[in-house]
Amino acid sequence: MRADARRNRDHLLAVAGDVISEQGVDVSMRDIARRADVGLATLLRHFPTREALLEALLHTSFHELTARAAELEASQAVEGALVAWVRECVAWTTEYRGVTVLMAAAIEDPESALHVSCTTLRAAGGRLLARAQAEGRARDDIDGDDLFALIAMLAWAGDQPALAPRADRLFAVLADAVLVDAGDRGGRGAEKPAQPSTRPRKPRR
Amino acid sequence: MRADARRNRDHLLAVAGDVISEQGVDVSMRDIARRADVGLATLLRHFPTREALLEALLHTSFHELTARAAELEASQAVEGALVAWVRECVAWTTEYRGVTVLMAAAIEDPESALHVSCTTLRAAGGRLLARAQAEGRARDDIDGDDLFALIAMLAWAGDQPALAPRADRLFAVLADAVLVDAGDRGGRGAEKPAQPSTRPRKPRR
DNA sequence: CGCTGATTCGGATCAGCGATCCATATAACC
DNA sequence: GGTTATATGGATCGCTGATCCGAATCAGCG
Repeated sequence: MRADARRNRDHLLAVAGDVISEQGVDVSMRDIARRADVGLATLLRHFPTREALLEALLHTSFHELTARAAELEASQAVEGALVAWVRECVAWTTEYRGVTVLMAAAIEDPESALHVSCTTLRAAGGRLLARAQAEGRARDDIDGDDLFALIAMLAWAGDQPALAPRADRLFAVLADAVLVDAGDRGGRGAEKPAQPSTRPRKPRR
Repeated sequence: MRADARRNRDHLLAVAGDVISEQGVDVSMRDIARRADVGLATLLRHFPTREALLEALLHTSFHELTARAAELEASQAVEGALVAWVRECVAWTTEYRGVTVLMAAAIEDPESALHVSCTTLRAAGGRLLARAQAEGRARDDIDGDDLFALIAMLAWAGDQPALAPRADRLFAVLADAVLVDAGDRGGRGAEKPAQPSTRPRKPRR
């Protein structure tokens, strides 16, 4: 890559980071280009789609989140690690208003520039969830995809001005739904039951 | 209103209903006008905003849903009524792809044409929830606003192609989170406990 | 250093969006 | 049938992202 192109690319990323974190990911590409004193065509050549721009902008954040999952896995109780990681994921999305919709669209679209980052993130969460399930701390009838969906739902709610004030409570409600109380059902088999699967709660429908 | 105007208005509503249910609420206003063989300005005069068009199109559905809440309240167990009504709300939104975002924006925006419909719906849900809480069947630390948010989150997930396949399971997870097991904690006080409030689950945080 | 060829840039343009203007057409009333 | 208030829709505006292509810039070689 030519030196001036590299310079433009880096500059564009820096400016895009500023503009997007203050205006949200739906900001017009023209605005970003203007703020970077660059033609719209230049921005679009470096990053042909909004997803491509976000991927370049956020992929270190994505890596940090997946690394954080491994870190929590090593240092925390299974339940605490899962809850803490989900909380960090949700908190992270609030820095980039609107990114949730793009991620939800990218997770099943191999063409999207955000696809691999999203699937990696989902896998990291799936590992934390599986570990909690193995110890009977999380309900067994959900998987990493469901966890990703729950995170996306919380993140989306945090993006909606009318719903955001309740984000903490919604988080608590969903956490209660996913986690299995350690001392549930009195003390009967306080240790991990032989058959922790198919959580015997109300078998709704 | 002049007769030709009334005719155009009705025709526009009929066409908009078709187009929106097959293309989603984000369809271009021009497309709707074209399908109705009408100028764009005519459509926009009858319905100055997309919200206004949707309000006219959906307000009978809104009334049906609030009426349905009263109906279920009279005919069902508190818990079943709440769950059934939420399920109907979520199912209804799937008929109009994308309507959830507009509703989430309208619930706290008195200027929106959808505002009163949304708040009415929220109130209906709040009544069902309060009744379930009074009998100790739903957790006490949420209110109608939270319920509306949970419905919106489920509806939004149903709108996302990648998340929609898991909508049923997500619904079950959230239902478990909101409802209090009738026979929870073995048989200790199978009848409604004297103090059903502040669900004594893990006091997270 | 200066030339040449490949690369990059960005103004111009296009199709699409919702919003608005206003000359024209039409319904309703006398 | 004439008059007037109302409704219509083509034209236009500013905005969006996508694309084209002449001009500017860089890099490497003589």
